[in-house]
Amino acid sequence: MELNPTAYVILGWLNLGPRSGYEIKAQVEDSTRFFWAASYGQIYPELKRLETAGLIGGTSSPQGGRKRTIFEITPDGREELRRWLQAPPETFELRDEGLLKLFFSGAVEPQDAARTLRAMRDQHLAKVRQLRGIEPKAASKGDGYPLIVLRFGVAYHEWVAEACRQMEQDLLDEDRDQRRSA
Amino acid sequence: MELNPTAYVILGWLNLGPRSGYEIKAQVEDSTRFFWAASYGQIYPELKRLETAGLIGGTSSPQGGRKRTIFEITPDGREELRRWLQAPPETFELRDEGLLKLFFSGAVEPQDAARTLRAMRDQHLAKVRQLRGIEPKAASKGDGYPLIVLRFGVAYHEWVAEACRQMEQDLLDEDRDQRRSA
DNA sequence: GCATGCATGTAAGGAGTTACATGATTCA
DNA sequence: TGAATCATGTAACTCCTTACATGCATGC
Repeated sequence: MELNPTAYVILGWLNLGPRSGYEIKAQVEDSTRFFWAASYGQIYPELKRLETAGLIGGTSSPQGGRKRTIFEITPDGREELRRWLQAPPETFELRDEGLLKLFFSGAVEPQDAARTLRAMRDQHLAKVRQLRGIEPKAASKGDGYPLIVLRFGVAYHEWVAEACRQMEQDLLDEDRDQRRSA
Repeated sequence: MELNPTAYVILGWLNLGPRSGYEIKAQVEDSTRFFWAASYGQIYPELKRLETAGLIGGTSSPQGGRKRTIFEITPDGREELRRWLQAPPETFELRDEGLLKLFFSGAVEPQDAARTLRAMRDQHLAKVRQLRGIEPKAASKGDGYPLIVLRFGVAYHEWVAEACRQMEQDLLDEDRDQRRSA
């Protein structure tokens, strides 16, 4: 990665068609954000940098008296995007406070660990519902790669939720057995 | 979270027994790091802050002429750890450059997307091997929660690796069909 | 004698979030 | 008229990584 990561998110979205910064943010929120987030504080400054670098171009197109800038990708930008897409991915980071708590749960009661697992499961099931909610639109558009990734997302969160359920049950079973033998 | 996230990693490890900053880092590297990383740049300053706050205590215990500080958790520290463990987890962040590339792969050839998936799969299988490598030691120690989390880690990366394999195959099958009908 | 590991630390900077400020438009 | 949404932006901050510096100990 030569450009910063947010730059590629922007190039990727603009390659699908011209958009404003606001629209990029909104679309990130209900799609790529489940595996790659981006905030206004990154997007707006990065749009300026990419324009200066000639990888995107902005056109003022106000809606009524409300000013707005629509950006589109340039040939150079498209080339840079393709170059990045063809290089092997590097970053894979997971930051899961629930797993961290579970790891250290020897310091608390089994019921506390079970509650952590239940909360984790609820989070993942909520994600499943959210992703399922946007699937029909993506499917009807025949959305190619975004649809593949979306379906992966659903399966992923379902799998993790089920693993949490299983761990919780094992935990409670074991705890019950230990109480019985005591 | 009132303390910073790294603080809880430190409290958690010290609750398992006294350790130096160096040992904490080493142990994070081959266990919690798969879902929660921590670097020297966070650990050493945080150890000082926690000591000032009275949540841990440091004792100088040089090995030969090599100076070293062993930290242990205090009753206040243990209480803070338990309080945190009993609160529901919040942070769950995934940052997966491979999925990001896959999402935007409409801009490149199917072979490029397949290569991305193969690289992702290789990464996850490497993780499986790494985690499997430390499992025997954890299992023989009867390591409780750390072992549960470790086994989850193995299953998790195996599942993701298999999902990548499946997506790659679907992709190549579809591409072959399209070439045939063209 | 040299590489590796133990051990502690910091400086610089990148990456990212949050909160705020501003102002127009739309719709109930 | 007021809330929600469209739209852009920045300042302050946290979090985290990387790279470097230092120096002792151990084993080849």
